[in-house]
Amino acid sequence: MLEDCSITRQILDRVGDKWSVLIIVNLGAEALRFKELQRRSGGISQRMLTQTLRHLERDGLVWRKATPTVPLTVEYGLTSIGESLLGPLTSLVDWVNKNNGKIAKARIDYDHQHDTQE
Amino acid sequence: MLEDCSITRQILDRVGDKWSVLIIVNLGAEALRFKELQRRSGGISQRMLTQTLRHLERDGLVWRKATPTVPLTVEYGLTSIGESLLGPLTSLVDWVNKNNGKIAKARIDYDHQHDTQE
DNA sequence: CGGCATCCATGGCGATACTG
DNA sequence: CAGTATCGCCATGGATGCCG
Repeated sequence: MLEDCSITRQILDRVGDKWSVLIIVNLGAEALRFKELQRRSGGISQRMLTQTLRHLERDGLVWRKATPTVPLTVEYGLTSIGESLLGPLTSLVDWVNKNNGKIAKARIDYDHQHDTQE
Repeated sequence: MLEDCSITRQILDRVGDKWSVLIIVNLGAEALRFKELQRRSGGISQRMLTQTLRHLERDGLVWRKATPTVPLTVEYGLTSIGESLLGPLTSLVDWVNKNNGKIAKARIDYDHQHDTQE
């Protein structure tokens, strides 16, 4: 009823892919340079960071500003659309933070009563 | 700052995997039997539906009720935790529905000004 | 009907090395 | 510093076939 079509799926895929959410949240606080963004994003490889940023940029969620200084300076930040995503996204993240205890417990219960050992 | 740890990533992975969101939203309306759920979930294969349901069940988001009738009846529905996820999830889906036009346009612009033709 | 097991193709993603 | 290009692994997920 909401997402029979492919567009919605595509965008949810983007939201759900391994790094997008992390990048968006990190950029939500402030615009950042490539290296700094990578540093804040845990163990993301340089390849994946580039790729993720390209996707987000293509979707109009992130802007890129390259300054042709000597060792080249590039900054990334959220566009207004990107910022508007921050709300739904953080409400989701909040939900996770609030419920991960229950979920962890549910998993233990499930595993326990399905194969006691093995 | 929010999701350095692995738990959050794991759960977001679940949210972001190809079918979970669709299943949860479909079950949000009402409890459904396996076949009916499959029918409403577009082109999901039986394997993936089973797998996704197991994951969601393990996380305590979905319950499963098997009635040993002759041709076996199984119903799935959301637990209270699962229902509490419905909120954040639909706010995300709403966002997508509201912005997919802009995103589609942004993509066209991006593609156009990056390689005018292949 | 509901579900598990197997096989197999695709592609996500990391590591590495090279360019501007 | 900020990328692009290449390679190779392995997880995701579809198709198919069998069981309760």
